Amino acid sequence: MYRNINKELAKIFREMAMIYEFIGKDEDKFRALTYQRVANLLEDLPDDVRNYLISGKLEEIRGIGSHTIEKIKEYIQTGKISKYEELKKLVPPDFLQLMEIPGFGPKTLKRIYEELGITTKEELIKALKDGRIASLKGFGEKKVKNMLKGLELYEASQKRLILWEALEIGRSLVEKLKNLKEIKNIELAGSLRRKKETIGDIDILVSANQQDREKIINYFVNLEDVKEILAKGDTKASVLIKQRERQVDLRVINPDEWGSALQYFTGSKEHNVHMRDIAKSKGLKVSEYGVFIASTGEKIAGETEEGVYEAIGMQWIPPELREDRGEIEIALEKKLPKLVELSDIKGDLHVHSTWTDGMNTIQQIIEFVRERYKYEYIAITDHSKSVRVAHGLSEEDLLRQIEEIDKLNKLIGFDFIKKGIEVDILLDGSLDLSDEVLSKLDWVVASIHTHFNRDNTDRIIKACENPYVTAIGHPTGRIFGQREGYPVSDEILKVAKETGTALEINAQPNRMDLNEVWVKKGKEIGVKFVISTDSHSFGNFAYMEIGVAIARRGWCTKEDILNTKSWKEIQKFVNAKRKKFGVLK
DNA sequence: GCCGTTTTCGGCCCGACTGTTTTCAGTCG
Repeated sequence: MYRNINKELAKIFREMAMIYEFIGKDEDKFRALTYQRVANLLEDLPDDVRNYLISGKLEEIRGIGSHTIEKIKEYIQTGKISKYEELKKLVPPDFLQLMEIPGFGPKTLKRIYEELGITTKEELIKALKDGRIASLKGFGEKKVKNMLKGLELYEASQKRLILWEALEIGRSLVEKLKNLKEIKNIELAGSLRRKKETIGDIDILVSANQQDREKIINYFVNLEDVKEILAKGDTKASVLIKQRERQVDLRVINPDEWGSALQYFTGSKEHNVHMRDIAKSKGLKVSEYGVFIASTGEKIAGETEEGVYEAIGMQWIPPELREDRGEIEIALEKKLPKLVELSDIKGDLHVHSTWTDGMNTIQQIIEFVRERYKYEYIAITDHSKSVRVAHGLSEEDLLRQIEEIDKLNKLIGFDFIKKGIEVDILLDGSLDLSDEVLSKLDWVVASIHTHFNRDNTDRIIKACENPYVTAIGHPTGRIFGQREGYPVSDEILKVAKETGTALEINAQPNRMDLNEVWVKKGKEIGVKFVISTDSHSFGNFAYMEIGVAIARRGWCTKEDILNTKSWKEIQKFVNAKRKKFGVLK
């Protein structure tokens, strides 16, 4: 059975970091930080840590040293890390989880543990309510109230928003703030600007003249969306909004600080720490107010983000890459890839019509897309017959659809609509339609819609080996809030590459499948991707932005994405596979 | 615990807000 040892280790290192924070010895402060970094590194590793160990590549990673390697080896050999087993005894198990709650810092928890002898979450809540904690020195009623509030917030925020949902909420707030003419610049910052797949809080950055700040902050906290004000000061405010009980932070800065503030509030934290560290080694100091020469305090950048990076000797880094996954080193060498952009997309190759479960006829789709998008082609890819709930198409149905598309294309004057199918991959890996009918199509997406509980690597590999399959649809099958993906090995990346099969980046907001980790891994071995919306209605075509965000976070350039190319180029890709399998001369 | 064209020892990002304080610690991002 597939086992994610990277994740297991990351969890242990993260817990060890928290235990050290809880213990709170000064000399352990930075040890905790290091463990935290190691946990992040392990989680981001594109391949099994054991392979890194064997190839000797683990010790080359900046931030992983000899002691970490020893611990990882110990875990692989014995299934345990003795240091971790020792540390675990020093803190009540509930307290590790409690440390994630706003207002529950390590210092606070340690005193509650030591002075009141509390060891469980339940007891702690009781002590908050009966006044025992408020009576501790340095604690007070307000602090206790905030801790109880933190508990509530934590429970509500356990469900993170998916990117699309957060973008919609964030953008609507930005629109409302734009009513204020005092606002010079406004932008969504934080993980939303980095386009992470799930979002906790929403951050909004605004620039304005000093004297207008108060007005802007007051306007913000009094928006009808606001349910509760969490904090409010001269330069920032935090509120809880009604939509999905989200926390939204607004920060107001001066126009000449826009670049440094945007850089700072975009994060990630790891990216900023690393960047500032490098700045420091060059005698510079970076804060949200600008880049300064440390010795003189002279400001040398801050108005634009480009200027901030340039002052430290780096290329501007696209927000989607700012996760401290190597982008800083490459930016110093000025060798960042030029990432794919939404405007590079030339067509959508996964679209459903009323022939199965889509909301619109092919005719209507043509009109809508040609009016709203500058696409050169789209592929109609309805379901095949075994997907009964969607009234999937039989061979005969598909032949009739092909005829209709021919007629419609004639009206347009060129082959705008490509003939496609989303054909089901059956349990044994064979396809739901005959090769004969598939051979008549321009584009064949093969997808799994059944048997999610088994390892489906074999089915996908077999589908890749069909000469007519041009892409694998939503390859890992996950749906946010419904199910995790089925187990599947990264062997499919190699097979996709070798067989000349594209892998889909499905841009449906609750799928985002492949995700950025898979995409980055695939890109590194030369897999071609296709970004598709899997549209079932007009509104769905806008999801392309989500798919492009995944590709960008996976470091993809235009070259990695098939549907940035003309149809002629795509046809070459399709024909190359058919030739390879000997079904086309 | 990690790291080093200033260092193998002595550093490790930086500032705002809150509450409980009379000058600051803790927490957060």
